[in-house]
Amino acid sequence: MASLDRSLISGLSVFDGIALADLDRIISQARSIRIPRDQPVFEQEQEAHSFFLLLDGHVRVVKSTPDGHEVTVRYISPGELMGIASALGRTTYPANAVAAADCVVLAWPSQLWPTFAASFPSFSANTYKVVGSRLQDAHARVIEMSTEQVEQRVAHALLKLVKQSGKKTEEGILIDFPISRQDIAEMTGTTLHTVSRLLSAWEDQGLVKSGRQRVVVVEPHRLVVVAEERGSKS
Amino acid sequence: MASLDRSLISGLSVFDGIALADLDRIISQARSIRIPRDQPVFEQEQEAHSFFLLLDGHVRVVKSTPDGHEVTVRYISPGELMGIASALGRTTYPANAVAAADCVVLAWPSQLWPTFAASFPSFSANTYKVVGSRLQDAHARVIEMSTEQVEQRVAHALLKLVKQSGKKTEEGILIDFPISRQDIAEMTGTTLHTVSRLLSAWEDQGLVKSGRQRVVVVEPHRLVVVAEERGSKS
DNA sequence: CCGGCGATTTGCGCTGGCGCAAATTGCAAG
DNA sequence: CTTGCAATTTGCGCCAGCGCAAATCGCCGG
Repeated sequence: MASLDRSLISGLSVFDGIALADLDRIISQARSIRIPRDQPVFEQEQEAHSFFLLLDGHVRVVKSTPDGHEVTVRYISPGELMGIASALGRTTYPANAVAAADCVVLAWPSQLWPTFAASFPSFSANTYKVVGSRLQDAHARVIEMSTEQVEQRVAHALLKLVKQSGKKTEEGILIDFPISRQDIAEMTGTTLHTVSRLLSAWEDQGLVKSGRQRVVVVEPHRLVVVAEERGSKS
Repeated sequence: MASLDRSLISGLSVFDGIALADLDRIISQARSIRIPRDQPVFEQEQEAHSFFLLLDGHVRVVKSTPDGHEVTVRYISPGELMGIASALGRTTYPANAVAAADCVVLAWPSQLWPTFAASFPSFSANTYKVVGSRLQDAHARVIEMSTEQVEQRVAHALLKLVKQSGKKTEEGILIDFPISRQDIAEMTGTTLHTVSRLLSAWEDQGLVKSGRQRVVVVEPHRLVVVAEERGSKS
């Protein structure tokens, strides 16, 4: 792990409050790995030998059910941890992680975690903060699935992606990695058909522009309106 | 916290691997609180002043959405931790917790957490294991909501409750606290009407017996079949 | 023993969104 | 440029499950 631009890394929120010397010691024990698009980073049920920090690219975390369904748990953006099973006392990964685009990751052997946690309390605290927010996300997701219609869920999903990985272009905000209707369907618990219909409708209204594995949100504001529509029941 | 039967407490999985002396030090810093049925243990958005261990009773953890929906996140059984926001770096509780039956809880001030974590590594590890399994649960829940029909979700919910809080009776296995159709609906993302219809149907088939705020699972095996039915798609 | 109220049941009609299937399109390799 | 394949679009029919509403039922306080 010699030649990594440390200035890039030290700004990450995972390393908040960590002395530079400590940061060096942490980073020096990581391996840097390139993972080409569509290759796995780690796999469900596999022994959790490492935990990771995504430096570049995007990773899709997916759970497969025994009966063949796939549910996308989340997308990981640069700067985020993943595969931190070891911090939660698990010995296997709970999901599949595949590169949604070419990626660069740092990988630490899992057995380093206890040492890290003891030696670098801030690192541990930051990690658990991440866990906490993922738990929040998961619950938020359950709530969405329980209370919202498909249209709103898809709108929310797009907005989330935009926030996470949006890149300004002249057309609007582009989701910065290849994403198919099927992928969006797996995020929102619907079918690619329904997603396609929604995107077509939104495209007609000028809310988005989309093509093969590509979505540009033209009018985030109006999409927010769609996402919040149909409050009812109050 | 003088007079608590420590033998009861020391067996809890949260305290696995903790020396008795340490256990004493931990417990001696807790307050024991009685909470009557339907009273809150802690509330969403409120400052997370304490974290808790449920000793007796049952607690329902519920999230309220701004638009008035309520989604039940989980039920807590005796021996489980709750309100551990502080371990995840949160300063407020993420949900409401209300006593589903009269309860006894131990409460520790949140500011004790960092000390505990540092002084009793096993306690910390056990806690994070709990967090890990809750994250699992939440994801499992998302997957259920994405891939299963209402009937299967309700069946799963009942089985979960049975596993958590089932009590053998001559009729079958009773869910050991008052639970309404509405409550089950909030656990499964459906309406009390649909839950009522399902329970009625199952009652006709002899799978369950149910009454006002009361459910007895007569034939868990056959309920499991219902829960797994309709695999399809493979 | 008698209201009164919250919980539950049940009927009925409607519809969001899925399943199926066929047509079309855009990308990429040769 | 051509061919092949994967991604996408779109039409059509159907049904699980919700919304609404009315009727019952069972428990608790007085």
